[in-house]
Amino acid sequence: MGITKSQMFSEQQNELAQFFKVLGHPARIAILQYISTQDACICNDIVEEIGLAQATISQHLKELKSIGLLQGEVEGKRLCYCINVERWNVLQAQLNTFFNTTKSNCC
Amino acid sequence: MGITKSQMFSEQQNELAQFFKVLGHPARIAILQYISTQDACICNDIVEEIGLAQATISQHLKELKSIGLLQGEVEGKRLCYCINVERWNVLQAQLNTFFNTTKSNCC
DNA sequence: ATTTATTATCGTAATATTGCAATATTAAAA
DNA sequence: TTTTAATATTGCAATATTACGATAATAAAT
Repeated sequence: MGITKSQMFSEQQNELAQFFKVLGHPARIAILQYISTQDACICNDIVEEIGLAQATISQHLKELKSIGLLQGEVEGKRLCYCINVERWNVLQAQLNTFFNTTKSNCC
Repeated sequence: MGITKSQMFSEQQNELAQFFKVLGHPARIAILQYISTQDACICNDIVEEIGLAQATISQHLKELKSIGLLQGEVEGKRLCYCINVERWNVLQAQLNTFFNTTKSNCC
């Protein structure tokens, strides 16, 4: 039915899945990689770099913001989008915890 | 349009995104966590544990298999699904590489 | 050979996601 | 104040995902 039965799972499971899901699109991976190579990170640059429409990029940026990975600072009429390094590290740690506590083999 | 323009992105970006995408569902997180706690990992057990229909679980298992995270061994009329530890470690490493090479702040 | 148990696949309905054009919003510049 | 530039939001079409019932496939047990 396309609807995820999130009430069946723990908050931790839903949160982790949501985080993976946001990273689960090549445009969002590309956006993060591009931002990390730039001194100033402006949406319009990303539009040209990635090759998707401005509205589409704006949507992807919103999703990255929703899990706290990006922070935007107004810079005159422009917006400077940056990676939130603190949040970035927290997510990386969470993810490694998941990987380290789940890999035991049973066969 | 619901179609991802994967030809716009590098193979590495598409692969990484695909991997994140597969982990981006709480049922699949729950399946992996459950399997890792069991000595024998049988699909039917998972159905009862997770609470989704057998067909749905089977579909999720297929997706986890598609990125190599699960391996299934036939055991009589049952199937023993296990985490592929080697693949698990490779993915964890790939993912950490992404995190470590992308987090520079620009603001 | 038939039954039984386990898992996979098919078909389908409901919902979500992706992408874009058009439009709105915001603030600097003229 | 009007124009211009940058970004966000809205509305919509196309496609993908999620979920499940029904059914198929497979192999052990009877």
